[in-house]
Amino acid sequence: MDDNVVKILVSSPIFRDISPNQLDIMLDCLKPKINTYSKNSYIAVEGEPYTGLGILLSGEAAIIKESASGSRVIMTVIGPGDLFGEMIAFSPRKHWPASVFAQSICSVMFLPPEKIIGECTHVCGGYQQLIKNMLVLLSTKALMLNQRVEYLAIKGMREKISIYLLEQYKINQKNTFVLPLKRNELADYLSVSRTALSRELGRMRDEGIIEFYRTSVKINNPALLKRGAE
Amino acid sequence: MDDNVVKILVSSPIFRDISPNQLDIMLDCLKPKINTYSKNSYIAVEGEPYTGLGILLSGEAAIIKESASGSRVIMTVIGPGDLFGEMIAFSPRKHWPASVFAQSICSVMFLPPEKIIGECTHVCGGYQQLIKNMLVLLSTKALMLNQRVEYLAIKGMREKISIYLLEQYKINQKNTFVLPLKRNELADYLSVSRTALSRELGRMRDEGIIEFYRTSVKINNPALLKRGAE
DNA sequence: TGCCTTAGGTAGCCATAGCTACCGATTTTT
DNA sequence: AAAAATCGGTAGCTATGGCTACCTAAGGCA
Repeated sequence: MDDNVVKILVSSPIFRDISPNQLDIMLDCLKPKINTYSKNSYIAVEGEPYTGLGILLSGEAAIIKESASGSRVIMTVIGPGDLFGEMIAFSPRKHWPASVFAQSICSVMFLPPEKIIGECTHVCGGYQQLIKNMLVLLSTKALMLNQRVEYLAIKGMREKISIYLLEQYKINQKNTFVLPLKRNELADYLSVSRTALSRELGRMRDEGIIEFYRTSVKINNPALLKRGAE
Repeated sequence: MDDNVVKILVSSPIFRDISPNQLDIMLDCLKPKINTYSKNSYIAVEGEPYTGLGILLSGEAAIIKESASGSRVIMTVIGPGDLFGEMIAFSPRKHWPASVFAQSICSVMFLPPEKIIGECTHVCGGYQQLIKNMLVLLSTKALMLNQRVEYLAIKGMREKISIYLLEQYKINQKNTFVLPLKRNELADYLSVSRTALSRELGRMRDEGIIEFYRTSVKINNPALLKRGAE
């Protein structure tokens, strides 16, 4: 196996805490397929049969949802070491729920999911770690989605913003901090329009609750902010 | 171990396809704690340290989110054999993200997550199945959440309804079918008000796209419905 | 049988938030 | 350094959808 590939793999969350030696032995068992895709080609197509847990080895790819009318929405952009198709790997579903599109030349490794919990398990030392990694990966994904659902289910703009800012406030433990998202991205995340988001932020500033400039925010009055979160 | 408890456990998704014999051996390894809770008491409190993967053995409990101001939202109601805290079990987070509240006398079994992937693994035959079950459980959960996010991210009422109905249409493969959710539940799921949902359904009926009575729906014009989904 | 609860449809009012348009500031490209 | 693209704030208009209120149909129960 190519040294460069091994380097990417050990840095990937799915092989976290697995040594290069162990990895080598495991790859012998797992017998993964590696394919390369030219720029602007499909790595996986929504609705078609699932081809296995994907690990992007090189290049950049986009996970996209295409509506019936042909409009495309980019869900995420992934880079070397990132996974895709983790959610389907162990579910009863056997078709891609979204498409994966190569935005540059990509090389991709596919792991057959049944191998991960398969017969080889007793001999390879790293397999237990691999399963643990998968469990951590899926748990984290589910938690992230769960939190997103919570944000999206909130009705008012003021509430969404307040809860989001309180969350960030809690994480940073300071009154002044930098948001991890730009306005556009934040609007997407909360599923509101950027202009309406800006407008409400402006109102909150006028009311003296917060101050901000671009992505940096200062919470002037946490109590008022909590009030705004209902 | 109580026969009744064993009966519940083998019917639980986490012990799916594990024989009562195997289960017995595994429980010896897992050393689960079983607690009982009186009606209207907390099984777990949001923000407090995680106490392990919960399996409800008897009674009925509600997963609730309480806002700072004290208002409570019921997320799910669970019954015997159902799990809670699956998402946190293998994640880095170590606190309950929601509260679990006993709505009747409840008896609950807690499994320490580290045991599931722990040292005992090589001797118990059922452990591999247990892990597989956990992976399936988490994948399915993540997929469900993912789909929910997709619905919630949709802006228009018409679009939400159209896409939801098209999904059901695809599942049922017939023009006439029964929705799995009552109006109220559907409104909650899509995070819209029941009245606005009814209003738009009425409009769609007036336009001849659909017919409905309570939870049964007939798609008159799939093409128009697809148009409505944008 | 009659009462009560739940489910669901309809209507009117109006606040919220989406959209378009525009502009200034900042960053990136050439 | 100029040009182009991105980022973000503001304003006005308007459609959408939330809310209250009310009413009818259907199911549950004594």
